[in-house]
Amino acid sequence: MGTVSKALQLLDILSESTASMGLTALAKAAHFDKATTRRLLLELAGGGFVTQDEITRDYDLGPALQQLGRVRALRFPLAQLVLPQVKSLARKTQEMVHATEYGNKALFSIYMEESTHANRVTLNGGIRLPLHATASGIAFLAASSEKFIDNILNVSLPIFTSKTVTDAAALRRLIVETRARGYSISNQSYDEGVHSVAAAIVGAGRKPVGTIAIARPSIRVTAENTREYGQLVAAAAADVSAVLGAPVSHKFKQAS
Amino acid sequence: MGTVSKALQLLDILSESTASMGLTALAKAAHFDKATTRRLLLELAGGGFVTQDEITRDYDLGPALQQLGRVRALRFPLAQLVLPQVKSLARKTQEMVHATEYGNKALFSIYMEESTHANRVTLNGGIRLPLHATASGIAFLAASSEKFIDNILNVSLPIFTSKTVTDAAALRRLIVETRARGYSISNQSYDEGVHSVAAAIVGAGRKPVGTIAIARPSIRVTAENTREYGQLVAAAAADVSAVLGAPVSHKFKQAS
DNA sequence: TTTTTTTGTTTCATTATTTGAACCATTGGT
DNA sequence: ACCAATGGTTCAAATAATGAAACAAAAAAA
Repeated sequence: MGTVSKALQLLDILSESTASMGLTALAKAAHFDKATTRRLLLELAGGGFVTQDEITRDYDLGPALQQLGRVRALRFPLAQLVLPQVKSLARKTQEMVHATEYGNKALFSIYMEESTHANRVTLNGGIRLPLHATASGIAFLAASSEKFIDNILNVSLPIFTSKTVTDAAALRRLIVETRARGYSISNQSYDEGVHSVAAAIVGAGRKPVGTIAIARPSIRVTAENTREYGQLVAAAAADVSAVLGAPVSHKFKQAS
Repeated sequence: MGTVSKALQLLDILSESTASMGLTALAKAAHFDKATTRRLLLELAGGGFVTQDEITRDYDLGPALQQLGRVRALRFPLAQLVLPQVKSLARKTQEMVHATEYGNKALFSIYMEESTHANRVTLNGGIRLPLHATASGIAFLAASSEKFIDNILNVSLPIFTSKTVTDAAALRRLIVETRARGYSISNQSYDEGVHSVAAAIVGAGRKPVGTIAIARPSIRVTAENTREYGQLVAAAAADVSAVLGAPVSHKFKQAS
């Protein structure tokens, strides 16, 4: 593993932590030597990628990340592209709709519209959605290459609820079903009591870049609305994909 | 220069470029060997910090930056803290008001409220405001340590307009004036025809973290409104600073 | 207070990684 | 068909990264 990757891993650890971390904790989490960790952190701090609290000496993510993130958002405004689609879906379904973008072996929420129901599903900001345990993840995998799928499934996958599927063969079956159906279905595989449907957004060259998903409490799930919402989310994702220059697929295409 | 810093520099170059860049261009800009540049880019790409277009082979900023940026925004929500202050200033002055955060030797715009006038000043997103040539920059320097100021002024500073001040001694005078006054004034030093006043936001330990600024076309500038807006912007910055835990300064403190 | 433990920081000989000149492959232009 | 430019690859030499150990300082425990 190269030095740069090690430094990036430290950023990763900080981002998944709930608060700033001390040197020892970071070194332990990354399995690096204290001295190594410190040198990497100093270099990261030099570029503003981490900051160190002068009193507690703890490290945290730095402002440079926000700045570069903003520039990237301007260059690839996926959040802006999905915004009208997500809003439209939320209005039609009255359920929580959210969009994710892929990066760093997980999906990241880029925009969410809340449900109007009192009993609703919400998504905490800043968390990484695992590919194997969410409707978005399965939809994303279904649009990915076999090689990519292998890489994801060939590691031990974490369990989140009693319904989380971690068996590679079973997950592959879900992927095949998703491809045939045009959208993915997740039944409480990540959060207890949450049911979701999702579809992948693909860019030019059919490469998947993210997803759109609709999530609702299990209590409001019926076979009919699952199908209806699934087709809606697939059409919305296809629309965004078309804007990104993806070859048009005719499944669930909206009349225009 | 360590390897990590080199990789970060590549991100910097990409962020300041107007579009994605090829390997040779990137290597030339960074003054690295092609092979070195490529290896660094591969490592960055492995973490999702850069992406490579499969057809053009060009590199660009990756989604990981946005993800980490979002996490950082949740942990240190400066943009959210300044939002009400900026909105309030914009309503009172009817001029363009914007807030910046420091990072990576420059200020970065984190929030902007436009003027209501037809003849107005706007700020392009994603650009870095130089410390020596903007009201925000001078205000930030005025709140910084002498050592920090030395580091910034002891390099050759770029010229933006005929009024840009680049002489270190003259800049130091501006800084001293700003400290006495409580806010900085910039007269077309960055953009032709744009006049600004700004004040620094400081955190715990009086360390400056960003600025708030009011900018307007020179045509609407009077000695009176410069003073009025300057005091307003200083009070707003002091308010945000207080929320961040800064020791309260009594200059231009709002009655509460 | 004194002792102990924990944490951040520094050092330096060893080790492994980075480096870059040269080379190859492919593409686009003339 | 040729040339120029670009992305990508190789490998011995040069360099930078590593980590065990020691130190300093602060916190926690006695």
